[in-house]
Amino acid sequence: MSRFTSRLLNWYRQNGRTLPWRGHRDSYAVWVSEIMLQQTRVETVIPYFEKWIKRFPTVKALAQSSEQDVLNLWEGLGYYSRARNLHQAAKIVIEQYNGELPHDLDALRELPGIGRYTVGAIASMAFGMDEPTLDGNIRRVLARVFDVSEPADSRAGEKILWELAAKHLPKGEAGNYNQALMDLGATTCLPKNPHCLICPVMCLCKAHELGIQEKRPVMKPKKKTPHYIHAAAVIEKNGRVLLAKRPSKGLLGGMWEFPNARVNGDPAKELAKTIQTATRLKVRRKEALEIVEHAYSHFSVATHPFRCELVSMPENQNLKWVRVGELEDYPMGRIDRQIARQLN
DNA sequence: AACACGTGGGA
DNA sequence: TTCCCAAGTGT
Repeated sequence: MSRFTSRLLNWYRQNGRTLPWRGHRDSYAVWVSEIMLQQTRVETVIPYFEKWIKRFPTVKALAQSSEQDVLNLWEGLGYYSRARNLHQAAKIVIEQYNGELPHDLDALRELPGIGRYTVGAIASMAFGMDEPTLDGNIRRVLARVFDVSEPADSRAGEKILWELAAKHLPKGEAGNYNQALMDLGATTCLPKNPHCLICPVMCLCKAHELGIQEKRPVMKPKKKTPHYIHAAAVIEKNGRVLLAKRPSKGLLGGMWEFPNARVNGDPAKELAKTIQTATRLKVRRKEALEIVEHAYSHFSVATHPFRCELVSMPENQNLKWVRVGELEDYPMGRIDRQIARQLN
């Protein structure tokens, strides 16, 4: 075992985090946690994980649930294709693998939502296999300790990093090794202001020696997400409001929302016309609500809800009248949920 | 290879 | 306010 690995594992025994999915015998729990943790903070995931395991305790329970129920539990977590993929994969595991996640790496990789990282995580943590993995934390730790100057998100950089991860992997302890790397990255080897003075591998770290910690890993410049303003209509009739279901693919796939459309100029001026065009409803503006603007930091939308009077009924199958008190049953993105809550 | 895909928190 | 990030995957 390399000095690097030895120090890392020793640190992990004392400093590893206690998390709800660790120590679970069940590979399903590991699987669920890994999917939820993709691009998502641990603190955000914990309550969702607890709820999820209570509501869907087994692969079978998940497979037999409706997509509506699944998306409802995922609401607020973001990246909703993860929920749809997890649901779909559960059905495959029931039908093709007798309800047990396959130990075969290729079979695992073919399940929707399970990529190279998740295969390594599940194989090592749930099955005790000697498999490396590479996530944002591990990438950062390795790029610093071994001074990888190649862009970490390039083909060449990834190859180098996967090889480093594999090279230092201790036989029989891959699960602890992978989790140790992730914990070190999450608690000590931080993207900004890393805590080098308390790092167990400081004395081995090339980036620290050169004083270039924050210059590793090298990343390709990323494009920023555009910001659009949408107008949303709260259309009431007989104590119900009109909801629209988004297409199952793409942004907020499968989620419900208030009929809305993008606006360009002055929202107040374009509202009725825009909504009318978007929903093919004949609507008449009746009473303006307080204008609310929600700005996302990544994908961005702003909404301007208003009440309006329905003139004619559309035949769109994705539209549904829902009692205000039952809006909670319909999975929505955060903006629409915020509007829904304002309706009381 | 480059992009789309959510959200909440911190600087 | 604006920007960047945080346990990736699918196309």
